[in-house]
Formats: sequence, C-alpha cells, structure tokens
Amino acid sequence: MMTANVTDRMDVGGKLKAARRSKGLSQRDLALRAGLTNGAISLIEQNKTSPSVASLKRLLDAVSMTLSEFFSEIEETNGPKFFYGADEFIELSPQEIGLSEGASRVSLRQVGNASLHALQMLHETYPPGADTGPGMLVHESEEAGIVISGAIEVTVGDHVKVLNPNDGYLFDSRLPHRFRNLGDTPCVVVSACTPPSF
Amino acid sequence: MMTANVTDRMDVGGKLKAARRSKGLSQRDLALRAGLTNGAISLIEQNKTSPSVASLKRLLDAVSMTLSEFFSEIEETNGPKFFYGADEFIELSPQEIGLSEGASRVSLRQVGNASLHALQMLHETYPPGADTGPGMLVHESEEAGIVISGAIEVTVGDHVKVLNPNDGYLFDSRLPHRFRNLGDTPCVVVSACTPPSF
DNA sequence: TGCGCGCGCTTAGAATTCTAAACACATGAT
DNA sequence: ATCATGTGTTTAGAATTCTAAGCGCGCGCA
Repeated sequence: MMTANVTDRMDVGGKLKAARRSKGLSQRDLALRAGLTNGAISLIEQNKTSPSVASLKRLLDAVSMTLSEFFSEIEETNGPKFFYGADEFIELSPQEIGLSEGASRVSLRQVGNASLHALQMLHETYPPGADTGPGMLVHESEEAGIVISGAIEVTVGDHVKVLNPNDGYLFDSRLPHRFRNLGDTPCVVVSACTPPSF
Repeated sequence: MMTANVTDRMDVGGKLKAARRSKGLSQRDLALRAGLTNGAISLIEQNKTSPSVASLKRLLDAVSMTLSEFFSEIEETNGPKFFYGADEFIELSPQEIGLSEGASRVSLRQVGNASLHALQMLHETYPPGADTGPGMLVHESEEAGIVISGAIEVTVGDHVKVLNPNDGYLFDSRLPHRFRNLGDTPCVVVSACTPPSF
C-alpha cells in the first residue's frame, strides 16, 4: 500500500469525483459508460487505489475530458510542493554525475525535482572506500555540506581535509573537487548545490 | 489483458522510452530513481502493461516531467481518432437521456467522444417491451436511423409507424418523438444525430 | 411507520501490475 | 577467444487494482 502515498497529494480521486458530479452521473452511471465497476470508482475516488492509465483514460473519455486537461487542472490546483517524505527522495545514479566507472557506490538522494528549482539538496551516503574518483568533479555551481556521521576526506583544488561529524564545507564547484571515505564506516553528508549540477 | 488495448494507440510506453532516452538513462537507472524495477519499465515501454498513475508519476518525476506535459505531448502526437472497436463504445445511461424512470432498459452505445464532434452515432438495442416513455423526447437536433434487426414502433409528432429491418427514419428532433419495441425480440437500431443531443 | 429504490462503501476473489531473478545479446577489455 | 559488464527482455510469484456481490444509509412515497 505504498503506491497511493505518491498520489495522495494530487488527489486524483477528488478530481475524478468532481468531473463525474459535474456531469450529474452516479458512480454506477460512470461505471457503465467507462466499462469499469462502481466499486472500482469508489476506491479510486477515495484514493484507496491509484488507477492504471488505461482505466483513468476510459473514465475520462466517459466524461469527455482528456488526460492532459485532467492533469493540468490537478497540477494547477496543487500549489507548489514544499515537503518530501524520506521515501520520496530521488536516487541519482552515480555514473550520471560523472563518477568514474569502478568508483564504489555512492548513494545520492535528492530532495524534490531539482530541475524545477535553483537549489539542489542531497542526502549522500559514502560506504567505506567510496570515492568520487581521481577524475575531479567540476561544474558551474556553488556547493556546501555538513557531515552527519562517519568521516570523509574532501579535496578542493590543492586543499585536502578530513571532515568529521558536524564539520562542513563551502566552495565554488568550478574548483576541481573530490570526496573519499577512507574509514571503515559509512559516511553520511547532507549537501546543497546552486544551481543544480545534474 | 484488455486494458492495454485502450492505451495502445496512445503509446504511453513509447513516449516514456523517449523521455528516458533523452535523459541518457538506462531502464535500470530510471528504475533506481523512480523506485520501480527495470522489468516493470521494460513491460511499460513495450505497452505490455498500463502503469498506475502513481507509478507513472514517479517515473516522470525522475525525468523531470509533469503528467500534463507528458499527456499533452501524447495527445498532440496522436492525430484525431477515426476508428473505434466495438468494445470502445461508450454506454450511455438511459436516465441521462431523459428516459422516464420505469422505462425498460434501452442500451445506447455511442461511437467516440460525441462532445468533441458535430455528429453523434449510436448503436441502440431495445429489449422486448422497451419504451423511451410517454414523456416524448425533444431536443435541438436532426436525427436518423436504420433498423438492423427486430422491429420498433416510432412516433414522431402525430405520425406512428412500425419499422422492420432495413427500414429507416429521418426527422427534426424538435418534434416530440418516441420509440417502443412492441415485439418479443430485441430490436437493434443504428442512429445518428446532429448536433449531439446528450 | 414501513417499504422500495438509489446512493456510496466494503469485501473476497479474479485479473493485472510490479518485483526479483534469470536469460539473451552486444560491446569492450584482457 | 574469453570473460566481464551493460543493455533490454522474460517469468514466477508478490502486491495491487478491479470485479461482483452485498451492506448500510437516506430519501420519497404509500
């Protein structure tokens, strides 16, 4: 039952109900037209299930509405999103960030849809031995972070330092930089970047 | 496995694949970001399953696209729809058409999304005893039909006639009219109406 | 009041989507 | 060549959506 959470805020069900009502149809009427059952519509309207695109399309056809219309309304109705549950973070794939192939697995979990914002915030986990690689990172941003647990060696230009919990960093990302976990416990860092670098 | 048919023409899968490719992601990359599995994405991209709205939303978030954007593109790409399978007809509910309460169940199956067109075409089935009711129908249209099987009594203004297979009718719908199946076999009629009356 | 009818809700089970694991194929390195 | 790695596909089974049937409630009418 985790699927519904994602769409909870969207309230697909409520919107569908409104559309149905505006046509003066009961759940059974709509069910008949769309070729579903009243029970299914009840569940969808209560956001107890997230309909398949196929089912939603049939429902919207029956009330003469297109999918893009439907979601435009939903996305207008929804104000901007401010809060994100831990399970909503987007897990970025290391290679896309420009990490060298064999580099140990770094977990980068991003808050929200960074490409819609000026600020990118990440929850990073460096397992023991993790390394962003000898090919130093370079991008047009400014970035900062704070170590939460474990320890990590940070290289910026020709400066190198090992940061421990509650230590932080802040630099211009155009300077070549690198992160390495030399210890034997995972290191967790929370970082921010502006503008988003990937 | 009937669900996919509806969305076949939409090619949700193909569109998703394009979006993923444009970000230079593999199915596995996207799966990691969106919190699904590569297998699921493979099936969706081949249109072998129709994703839930919740799943599609997660996928689109991961490629920084909104649902309305996604479906706008789809609906633009899709030319107008010309052909409709028998199972795609929209079943209209009698009461909405203005049929009296107790009137026997008439099945009205509409071709396509009439509210987007000037012409409304119906496949109508009148079971034995079916009657659009003594409260005569009136609307601002012109309508015509042909009897396919069975027989039906049609009243238009003060004219009454029983039509048999291959007989037809054509009149201004502002004249009060009524249909009754007096026989003991179902009567099937194919009718057209312009502009659509409901 | 009591009955019938339509409404939305609930629930067990059927059908579909999604997961986890394996497969087939290609490409590049040793 | 052979292996390792990356890609998309397939498949049995878990999880979720959807169906079919029934429930409870409210409203209108006898």
